[in-house]
Amino acid sequence: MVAAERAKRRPARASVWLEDKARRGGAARGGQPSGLDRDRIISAAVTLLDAEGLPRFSMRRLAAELNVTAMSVYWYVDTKDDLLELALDAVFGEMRAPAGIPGDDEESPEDWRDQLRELAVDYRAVLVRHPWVSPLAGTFLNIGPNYLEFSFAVQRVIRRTGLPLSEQTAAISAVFQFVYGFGTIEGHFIERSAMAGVTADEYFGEAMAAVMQAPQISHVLEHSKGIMEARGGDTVTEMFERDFSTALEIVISGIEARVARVE
Amino acid sequence: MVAAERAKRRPARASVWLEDKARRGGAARGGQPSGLDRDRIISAAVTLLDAEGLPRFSMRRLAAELNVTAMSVYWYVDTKDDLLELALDAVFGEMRAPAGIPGDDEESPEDWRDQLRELAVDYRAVLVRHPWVSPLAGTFLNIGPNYLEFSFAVQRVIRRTGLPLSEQTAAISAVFQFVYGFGTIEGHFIERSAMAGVTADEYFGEAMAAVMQAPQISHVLEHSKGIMEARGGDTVTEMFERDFSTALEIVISGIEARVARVE
DNA sequence: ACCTGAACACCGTTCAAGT
DNA sequence: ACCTGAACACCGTTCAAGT
Repeated sequence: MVAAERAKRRPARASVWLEDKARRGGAARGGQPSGLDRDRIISAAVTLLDAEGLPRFSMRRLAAELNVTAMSVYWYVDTKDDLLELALDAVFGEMRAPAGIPGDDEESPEDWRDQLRELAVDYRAVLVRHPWVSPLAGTFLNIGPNYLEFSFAVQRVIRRTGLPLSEQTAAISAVFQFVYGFGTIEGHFIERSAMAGVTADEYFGEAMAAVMQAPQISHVLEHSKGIMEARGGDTVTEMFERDFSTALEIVISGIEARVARVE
Repeated sequence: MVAAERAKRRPARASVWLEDKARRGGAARGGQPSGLDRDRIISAAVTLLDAEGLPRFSMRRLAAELNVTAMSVYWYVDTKDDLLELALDAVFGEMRAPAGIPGDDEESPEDWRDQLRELAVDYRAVLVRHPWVSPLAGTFLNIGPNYLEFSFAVQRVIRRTGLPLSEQTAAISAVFQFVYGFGTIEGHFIERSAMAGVTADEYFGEAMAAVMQAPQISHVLEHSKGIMEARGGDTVTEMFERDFSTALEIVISGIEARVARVE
């Protein structure tokens, strides 16, 4: 949907992963020397998105990076949205081996809590490393192979909690929608700092000063200051780290309490 | 940042709420009959965003809706991003009176759990009613008056949980990042259904069929089907409702468990 | 004080044409 | 089979000019 505005007349296939023509290009086999193929395009897209951010990303800039005309890219992908969807699933592949996380069929020595922490930490890392992931993940259908593998791993772990089936989707939401939200603001914050050419700590200081300076709010500010100072951690990074892990433990405790209630 | 790509040369003020020129226009006082003012522009923007979605929203289309040339709007707002930020805070004003939620200074007869549910439900409602809110809320600094009022209400309620100060920001994250993530996908799902000209249930059926049809995943699918069917609720709306409230109770239980551990 | 028209530097995408 | 150039219908924003 990100760029769908100009593609009004297109049949609007819901995802690249459905009915894709998939000219995946077997790496520079024939005539011209451009050496383009789908994988090269996708990884150049990821690089450009990381470097410039989603709003600055355009097919023309990407093509320039590949030393090719903008329209060459269209031989490999149907639309900009398709390409973004491919890039999205590509970075989901950076999460380390969710397939390695076993379900309750196998006997697993590992605690489901640790498995859940591992998945949450990985998902957060992707969101923070690639701030453009959040708006895309919120927009597309997310049925690429890497994301599916991840979400099946999540399902397997949640099954081991002992929650009744009817509450498992809710538990998945409680954990991973939280991670999504947290990673979104964290990644965006880091991106903003970088683009302002300033450290996260400096940017935080400026933002706080900015909020303080805003009118109409001084009367509700005393407690906010207290809450901020008590937050713990000397740097913004440490703050994020502590908040994330404490919040994650809160949600895990909530699942445990829910299980205990049912048993 | 949404439209910032073309405004590279601008000083890049971090938010409308800082150093805004604020020509708020006292409602059609002088010469020309266009009757434009900031409030009219903002509410037209909200209407257009609701009707067409964020990607289709443009200054030129908005101006057309107002029977005015695109550039007239620029007399009232500096940039498209500023206008979006104003529209964003405007819809946060739809949450009913978070200012009415007391802190622990006043003795309040109401349980903090109910207050938290109320705030979460309101926030979710905004995200679902206005699917364009999520990407903007994830992008801007969120220091408009309505959002600040909301987040101060959140702080007051969390203070009443009995959590130590050092864990209160984490608890806020656990609740409201979850709500943000949940409202994001829910709102987007409803938007997609509407734009496909189909009910949410029909769209859900199609999406499920689509995922099933995807290759490489049939081997992990049996449990997913089980989890989906056990989810409860006959319609998609009921499913969302149940998942949301169950997940919210999980997080609240987690906060309670955390409080008990400390006491 | 408010509004407009023309212009600039961009977009995504189509299409006919090249090799 | 792959790539290009020109063109279409858009963007956000600036600037000089109108009333």
